[in-house]
Amino acid sequence: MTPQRQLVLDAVGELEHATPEQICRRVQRSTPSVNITTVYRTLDLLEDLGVVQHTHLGHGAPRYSTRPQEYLRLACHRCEHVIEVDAGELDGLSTTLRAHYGFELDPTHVALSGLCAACARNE
Amino acid sequence: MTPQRQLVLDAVGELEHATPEQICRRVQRSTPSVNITTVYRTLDLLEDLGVVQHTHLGHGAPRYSTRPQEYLRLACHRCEHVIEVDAGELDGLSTTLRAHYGFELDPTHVALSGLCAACARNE
DNA sequence: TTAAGTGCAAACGGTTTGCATGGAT
DNA sequence: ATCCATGCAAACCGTTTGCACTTAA
Repeated sequence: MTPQRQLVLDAVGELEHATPEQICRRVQRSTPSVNITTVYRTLDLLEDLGVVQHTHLGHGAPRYSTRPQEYLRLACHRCEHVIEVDAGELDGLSTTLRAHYGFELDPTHVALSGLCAACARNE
Repeated sequence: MTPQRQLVLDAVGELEHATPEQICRRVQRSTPSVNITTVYRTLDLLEDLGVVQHTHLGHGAPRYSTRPQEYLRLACHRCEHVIEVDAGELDGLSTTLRAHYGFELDPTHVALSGLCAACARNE
């Protein structure tokens, strides 16, 4: 664990759901010399170690967070709003997909896309 | 409908699940002068018209296809393999998310992520 | 004669690479 | 003496923008 790696890990935990760019800016507040390349490399490393994870919200950069929380993300593709819900909502689907296709669903890696309540009303 | 637009639409239908780059190369086989900028602009237009749609498979460029088929995509994040299954698999989840969060799920816009049967076995 | 569609080049956001330096073991 | 982590610059992929040119209403 180098100082840079600790700083990146701390930033991921403090920000939650931040992009690599945001994480880098946070780290640079205390240590401006840290390069974004190191942030990318460290995020990959921490993810291999299983202490952080990333989620894709459709477009744009992935979001990194510390592992323990297992949320399902619902991303509105109109207003970009993200709702986090209990990953247990997917239990039924998980079981079905495993039974029918042998597919092991990872609820955290990709957000589900759709319209949030507010945007759905204005359709 | 300009000639370029017809060519792009044809290419989307012939290729199915192709990236903008692949669509562009296909169009250029018959009409090399067509620029990739035009492909992007045309894909946006055709999507607004509802005749094509795109799906995000986690990483990389989005995939475009002609609209009628309403498939749910299951993307393996280990081997990149994509399984297409009946979007009806999501009916239960759709209902739950609408009831609990007012969220209108769009099953086609983002692929679900996980491990395919083969990769799950080798975990 | 105006508006819309196109091609081209340049910029863009996000990410990865090559390479030389620097510290730890 | 070696190895790995870092910083920096440059390349990269996918996409968007500005602008001048053409074409069709």
